[in-house]
Amino acid sequence: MTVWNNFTVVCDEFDELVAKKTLEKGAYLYLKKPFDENLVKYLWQFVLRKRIEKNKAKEGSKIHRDQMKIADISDNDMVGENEVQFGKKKDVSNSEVVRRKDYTEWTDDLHSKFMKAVKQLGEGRCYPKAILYVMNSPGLTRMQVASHLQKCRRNNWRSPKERKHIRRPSGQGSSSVSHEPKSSFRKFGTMPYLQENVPNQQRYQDQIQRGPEFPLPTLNINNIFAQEESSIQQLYHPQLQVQPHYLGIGNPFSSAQNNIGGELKQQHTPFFGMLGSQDPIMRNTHYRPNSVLNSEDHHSEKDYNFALNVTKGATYSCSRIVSDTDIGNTTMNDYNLNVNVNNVTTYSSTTMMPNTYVGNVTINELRATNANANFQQYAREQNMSDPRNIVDYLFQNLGPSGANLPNEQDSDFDQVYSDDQNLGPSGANLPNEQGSDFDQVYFDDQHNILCILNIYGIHFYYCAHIGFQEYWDHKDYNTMMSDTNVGNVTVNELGVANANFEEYFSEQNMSGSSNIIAAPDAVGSNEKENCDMCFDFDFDFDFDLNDVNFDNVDFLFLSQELPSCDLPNEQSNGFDQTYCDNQVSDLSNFA
DNA sequence: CAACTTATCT
DNA sequence: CAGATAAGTT
Repeated sequence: MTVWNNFTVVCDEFDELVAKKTLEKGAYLYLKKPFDENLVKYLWQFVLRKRIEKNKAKEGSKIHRDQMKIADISDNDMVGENEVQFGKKKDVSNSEVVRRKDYTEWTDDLHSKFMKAVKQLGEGRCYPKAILYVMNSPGLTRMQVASHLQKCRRNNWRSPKERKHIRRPSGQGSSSVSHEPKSSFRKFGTMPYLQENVPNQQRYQDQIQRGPEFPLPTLNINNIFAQEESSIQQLYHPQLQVQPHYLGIGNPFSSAQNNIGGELKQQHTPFFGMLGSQDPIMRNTHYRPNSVLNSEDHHSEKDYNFALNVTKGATYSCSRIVSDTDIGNTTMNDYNLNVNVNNVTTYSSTTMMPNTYVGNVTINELRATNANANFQQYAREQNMSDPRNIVDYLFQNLGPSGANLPNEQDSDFDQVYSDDQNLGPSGANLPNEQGSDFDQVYFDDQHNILCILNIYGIHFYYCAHIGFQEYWDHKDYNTMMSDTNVGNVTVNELGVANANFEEYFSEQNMSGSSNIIAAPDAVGSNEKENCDMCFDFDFDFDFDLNDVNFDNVDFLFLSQELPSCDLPNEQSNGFDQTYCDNQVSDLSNFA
């Protein structure tokens, strides 16, 4: 069974077919734009609920479970009915929903990510936490990684594909196999079995010959490992030690150019055919650093800027409207930070809101936020090195007020945490899973909040900085809310964040930033399949959603002119009205 | 004692 | 059996 992560689909129009498809794919929500602050609040609860649920599950079936009241969502007035389209109440039993267990399937993708991380870390440094960190897979826990690591070290994990194709060798004294000789010493940090895509049988043979556990069965293993172990322990400082490996290898930007030249283009083709316009890619000259950057004193940041532009390029390339020149200007402006509301307004005269407009707006915002944030110092903190924190930080200015999330006081990141406090719905009080400063909760939270934030930010930025009304006055409503704009905003946001926080990005851990940005065509792309967010313009719904890998995609924006129709929204995935109610109920428990 | 590894459970 | 969880170790 495929376990989808949660994601939300946002569309210009409601379309039953699309909704159904996406929901079947595991989407929790299908939203029709525009969505407003209330929706954001709702989405936030979404995250909250997940966390609470997690905590509850952790506490065992203990309390609360049967106390869960089903609250009517309207009582909490968290969600505008118009924005969130839930199905009719299906008679899904409450418990069924609540009980839905977190079961992480190690898909090929996830596993290869795992292996990638492992290789990156290298022998002797493969610790669950580090792997988790490098993997940067939202939702994944250390324990899960550890468990998987164990399996892989023993070489007794089979990919789903393998499982399917390879029948179990029945008979053959295999009855109680899978017993590795129990070594008397522990394998600290050792790499898992490396071979990949090896048919089971061969592997099995291999295993016999070489011994299941250790690559060097005949050597004086004890010595080797003893030695290694001690040195490892000395070396192991989870964040710091690992750092050098992140940069470069995991740098999402390092391969950006290739992407554009090859992969992305390829992917675009079908869409563009549909559009019936010349292939925008051809015109994306802004990939060239020179045409993008004003090449001033940006020295080392160039790489990042370039990468960002590539990302943008990919984004823009789906737009029929935006000209390269505009993009170039945008980029330059991004960089020069000369953008202001006036500037923006000028651009807004275009009928179709040019990306530039949006981008600039966003940039300003980020600027502002950044200035506020004292990010330089902030970024230096190793734990803040996660790109998601950038956005997370921004959230402080946008979030609904009155929330009271627990702070890990006295941590180095009080500021950040404090800011987080403002995010939740009023009265919310989130327990920390581990009671530690940095644990899985923290990690997960970052992810979740990021997503919410981006959603939030996308629309709220307008309000916050240039004023929603002002924006409104200049823009056609629909246009403004178009995915194109949204997408660009986000891309730019991140771009700016990227550009501004060069130091930040010099942290190797920033390599996960690619996860944040997803080109419109990212859906299904190998490179970006694990993005947190996907933006897709002119999404071709004939495109087989089955080909889309939604793992780790939390928010998927799809845009296409579709005839609107009534919301049917009977979900087959069990997350409908009941789900919603539960959530609210959860919240009230924490009020 | 948090994080690791290993063992056991479901 | 894959993955979660408990138990043992450092």
